[in-house]
Amino acid sequence: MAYLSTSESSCIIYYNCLALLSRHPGPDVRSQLTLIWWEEERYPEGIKWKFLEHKGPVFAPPYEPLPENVKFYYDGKVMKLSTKAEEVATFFAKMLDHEYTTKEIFRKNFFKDWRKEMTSEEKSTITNLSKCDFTHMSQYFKAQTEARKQMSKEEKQKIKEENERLLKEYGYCVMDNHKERIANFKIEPPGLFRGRGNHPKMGMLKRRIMPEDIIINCSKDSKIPPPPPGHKWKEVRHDNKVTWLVSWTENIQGSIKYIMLNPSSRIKGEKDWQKYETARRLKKCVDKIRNQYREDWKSKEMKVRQRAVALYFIDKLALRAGNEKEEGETADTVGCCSLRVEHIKLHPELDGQEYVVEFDFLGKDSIRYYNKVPVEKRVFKNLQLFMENKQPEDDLFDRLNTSILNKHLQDLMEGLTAKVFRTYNASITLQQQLKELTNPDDNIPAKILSYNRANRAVAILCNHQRAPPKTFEKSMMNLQSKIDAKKEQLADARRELKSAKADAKVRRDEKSKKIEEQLMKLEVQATDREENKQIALGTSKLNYLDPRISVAWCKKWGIPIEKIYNKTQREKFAWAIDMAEEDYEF
DNA sequence: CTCTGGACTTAGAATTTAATAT
DNA sequence: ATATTAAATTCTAAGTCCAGAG
Repeated sequence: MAYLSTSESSCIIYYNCLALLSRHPGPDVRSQLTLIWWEEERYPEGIKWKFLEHKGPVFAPPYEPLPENVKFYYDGKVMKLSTKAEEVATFFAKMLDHEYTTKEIFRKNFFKDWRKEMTSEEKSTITNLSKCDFTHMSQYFKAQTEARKQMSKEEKQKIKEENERLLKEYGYCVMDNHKERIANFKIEPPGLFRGRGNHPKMGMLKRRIMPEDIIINCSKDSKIPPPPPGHKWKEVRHDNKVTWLVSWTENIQGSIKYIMLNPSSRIKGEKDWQKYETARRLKKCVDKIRNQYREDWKSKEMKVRQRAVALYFIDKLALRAGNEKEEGETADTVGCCSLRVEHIKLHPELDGQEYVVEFDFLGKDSIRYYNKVPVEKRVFKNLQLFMENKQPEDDLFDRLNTSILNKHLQDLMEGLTAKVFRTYNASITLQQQLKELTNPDDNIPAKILSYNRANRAVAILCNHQRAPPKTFEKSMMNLQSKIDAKKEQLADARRELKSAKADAKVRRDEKSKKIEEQLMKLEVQATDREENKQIALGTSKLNYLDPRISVAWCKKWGIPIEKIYNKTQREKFAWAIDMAEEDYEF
């Protein structure tokens, strides 16, 4: 096992204390600590747990056929569908309002898979999707949704209690000495596959998962979850080199899906903390690595030059590694190593800047990356070289892939991979921005605005975008009218203050101060919201920013941690909230 | 070296719940 | 009390990275 730094050790102590306290809530903590330390320390490489017990997954509720009065029409005539065909039809009917159902690929894939579920009579009748009328079914589901909203308090309460019962029974497991929350204990229900972007498989039928598809993973000496009556598990295994509890193979891509633990769990928390420790190790050697790749821009070897330019992009622009993808299986998206010639434009001069590279490509989730970046002359010249005699659809880095790149990175630092640069650059940016933007004299709302701006700088770096909320314009207008009303109120209060008698002045003054503060708060809120229109802060907050930076910042400026992290986030980052002091440096 | 399967993290949209306005 | 809006939570797709076989 690798040498542990002080902070690494304290993290382990932290988790052991948790285990200890949950087992023996008593005063004799110290004497047992050593014991547990040893118990957990001696896990050999790759062993994730010694004991794992859970109740298995919760399956999707069975299909409930439509009431008789809900009709499906084919070519203008009522048609009663078989249960299987009807179920698949309802999937389409439920999506009728969505743009998806107008897309040619979606319709083609859906129709092909739907026909597989039909009886031979249905198959011979239903030959054209355009002649299918799902509107009545769609209306029925809308009415159902509406009815659900209108349910009485008691009915809603009943549903809530049922969900709580399910969570209590299936939502937790025991891993070693901890009772842990499971992340996704419910099996994904059947439905129509919706890929992101221009996905060739959109509309395909995602089949219902049965117990016979399920692999259970738990320890031998645990109570093995029984399959539902009349069913069998595909397999029960006892593999303590993995962290998952349940797995099955999904039918769209043929990939494996898992049930794993919640981010609040020890096993996820430790991994998360390790990730940030790796990024901090990069901090110590990043200068050396940067000098190295700059040298490599001059290399005689094409492969080395490409590697060095790609690494420069990954470092400077926080691009993803960019694995190769199987053509036709997924949407056409790229990362750094898979960039094609058509994704960049070279401008020797643009808007008064020299050597500008214009990036335009679809990245993960088909989110567009568009950026005009001035680069160093050597990089520019190299790119020209890489593009020589190539077609637009050719790979920019034809001598490079993620495996070559990561192998190189591994040589530069143990545990270094392309994604570590994203984590490192995100976290260091937050830390720098917080230092730069926090004004000690600001009140709490203004300081939080600064925090959000620092967070936003990271989200922009990582290209975390969102579709502007549908009601964005309206909500901005509402906020503006609130501000106007508050301004009026303030003007009134000030007038009253002026005309007030001496004995009432103090009270009036306090009143206008209070209104002033409320106004300021609203204005800050408006600024924050406007700046956040197309930016998604959540992803960086949850996955890229070392939470200890935020915890330290809160401690330093007396900001309650609840203002930065909600309940779920506080659970996920419990380790950091307990560990980090105000002087923590990433 | 390439190819594939497997395990895990990261991602934005959709849905649900809570807070606030009416 | 009800309707509207915002925040929190859920959902599951889409990446990264690694190991092992050939």
